[in-house]
Amino acid sequence: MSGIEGSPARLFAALGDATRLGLIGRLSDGSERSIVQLGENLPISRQAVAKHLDVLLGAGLVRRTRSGREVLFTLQPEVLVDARNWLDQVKSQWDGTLGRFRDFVENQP
Amino acid sequence: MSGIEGSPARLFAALGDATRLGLIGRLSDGSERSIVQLGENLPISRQAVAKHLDVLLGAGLVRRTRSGREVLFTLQPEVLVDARNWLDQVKSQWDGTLGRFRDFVENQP
DNA sequence: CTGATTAGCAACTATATGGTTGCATGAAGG
DNA sequence: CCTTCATGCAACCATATAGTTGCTAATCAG
Repeated sequence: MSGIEGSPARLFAALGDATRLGLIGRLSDGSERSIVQLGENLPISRQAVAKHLDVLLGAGLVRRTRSGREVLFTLQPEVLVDARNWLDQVKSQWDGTLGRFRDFVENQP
Repeated sequence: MSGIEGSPARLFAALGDATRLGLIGRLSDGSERSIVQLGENLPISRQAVAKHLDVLLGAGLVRRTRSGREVLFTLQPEVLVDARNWLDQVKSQWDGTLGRFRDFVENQP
């Protein structure tokens, strides 16, 4: 339903960095923030923040809007649902087959 | 409640590769498979498969068991729930933008 | 025992990634 | 107009990642 998204691997890869997860956390309150705002408490350069935002943008996790001289980013949470669905699919498939087969080896040397 | 896993970033990073997602998909039926079995249809070497499995192991996504001369891998889906919870937290915070407190609960069927 | 199979170890290569710095550009604001 | 602030662009560096090959060790099937 999301539309523009790419592969799940690309999405998870975008989530696979602590700095980017922090940026998502900052945007999770629904606010719009500029690049400098988003990098305010971070120990990295503005350019590094911009690159991270590019990755998030490429995965469809944020949206860019230009406002005057600054660029504002907002979270786009639809694609998070895609990630969740992928996880649920794997989990439910695993749960389903576990009910059928009981030859589950729990060997620990 | 999963226990052994590290940061969410590490977990998502482990999921951020199409080959590894494929391996997880293969194991999602609850089966135990050896390294060669898991690499059977893949265009990469056995060693490459082993490295991917190491990454999945490091993220707590699979479990290793030695059986004779082969090493069997099984999916360990608890940590998938952790990933899902992280996504749900962000999403629910975004949904309830104005201080609506919403519990993220572990639904366990 | 012999030979095939499964895996581990190590070295090596190529590319991706996360980070930096320097400089240029465009929009506010006095 | 001149300065300041927020970006953009490009080159560059170091490390991580994904992959390879070669060789060794252990286990299973004859």
